[in-house]
Amino acid sequence: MAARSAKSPRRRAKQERAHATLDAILEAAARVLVREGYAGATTNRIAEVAGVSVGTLYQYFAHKNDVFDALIRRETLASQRVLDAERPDPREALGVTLRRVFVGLAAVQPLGPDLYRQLEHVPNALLRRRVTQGKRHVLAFLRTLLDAHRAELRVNDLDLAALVILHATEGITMGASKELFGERMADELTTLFTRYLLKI
Amino acid sequence: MAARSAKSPRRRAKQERAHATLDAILEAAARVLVREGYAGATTNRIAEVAGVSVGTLYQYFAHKNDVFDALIRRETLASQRVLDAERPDPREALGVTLRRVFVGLAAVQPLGPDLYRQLEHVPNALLRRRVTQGKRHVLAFLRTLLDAHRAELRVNDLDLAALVILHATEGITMGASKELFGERMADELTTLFTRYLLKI
DNA sequence: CATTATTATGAGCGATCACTCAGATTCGCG
DNA sequence: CGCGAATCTGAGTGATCGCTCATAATAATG
Repeated sequence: MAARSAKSPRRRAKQERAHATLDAILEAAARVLVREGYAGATTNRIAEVAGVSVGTLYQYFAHKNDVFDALIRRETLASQRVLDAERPDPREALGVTLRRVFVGLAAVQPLGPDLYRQLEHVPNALLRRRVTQGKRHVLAFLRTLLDAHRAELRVNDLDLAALVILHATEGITMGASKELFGERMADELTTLFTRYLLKI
Repeated sequence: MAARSAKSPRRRAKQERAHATLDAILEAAARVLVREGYAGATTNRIAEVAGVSVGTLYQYFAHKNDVFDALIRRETLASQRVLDAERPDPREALGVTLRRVFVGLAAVQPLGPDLYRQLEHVPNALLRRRVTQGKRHVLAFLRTLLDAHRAELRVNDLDLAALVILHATEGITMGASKELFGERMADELTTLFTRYLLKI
């Protein structure tokens, strides 16, 4: 029974009360992280904001960073569900698919780039791997989508194009979230990438 | 004589020896930051790597983060010099100018995105402002460049376009630095943005 | 109600880290 | 040399933070 991530949830919630507590802790962790940064996100502070004691926090998480690991898992799982719901269809215009994905991804991240930016500051190899896996998932989706439209593309190296789209999107959503968001964000990203990708 | 950043260098180097020490500290800070992350970049560790004692470090910097402030200043000044050397010329193709800027900026950042990524993890309002100022400088340059080529552009909102270019570049250089760098990086960025910007 | 399982508490321990200071070392210069 | 100024040293101090554990409160069971 090889101990994979053996002790992550020390205690598994069996009662209603426990589930509420766990949610409160995760909610508090996200809020504290966004408002006070990683440096301010101490275990005692998170517990305080969650309205519980530190001891309670440590009944559900073995280490401080396990809390943030759970947050990352939550975020990436939501994003993966959006991508998995998409079935690349060559008959739908590439721009339409892309735009829908952008809107969908933005919708499942309530705290948006603010939380994500802070999560990137969490020092932990496990966390970094989870982020990397999330990116590989997006990359695979993009690669499939581009393949479905190969004939219409003016780019040659589809892997390179997927890489460019992924990271350009990340940079723009992270950096320009104050000036650009929602539908306009999706529009501009779609414009940028369709011009980059499509012939004519 | 309002105290602006009054006490930053506690001691100003007057001897050759002191300049060497200061350089060693900054060099060590950059190396430690890149190799061990912000969490591992303790003052004692930086001093150790620099080959001096902690006390020496605190003769040149009032606070730990002043060290990183100096690093950011160094990086942004180098970038600003590259941009200031450019005089947007409407007769030179937009793509050519852009590409030269990309190459120039990459050249003045020896440690590249690795250092920059870690510097973003330094928690300090002053530092964030310095980064913001650097971005505003880039934004202003891009805006001027786009203005010089206004007639050839298919985008309407030049401020928005500058924003997109800045952050897309940031995302790609930060995220794809393992797979894409140097000339190929500059080529792909140029392709992406000329297709985005130019008519035909 | 009694008994056991589950969940919650929070003072405090140990470790780490930013930063200090009293003194040693080295340099500039007559 | 000699002497003052500049530079360097590093053990130590106070504060903070991750995390524990003995104990208490609450829920489920019969």
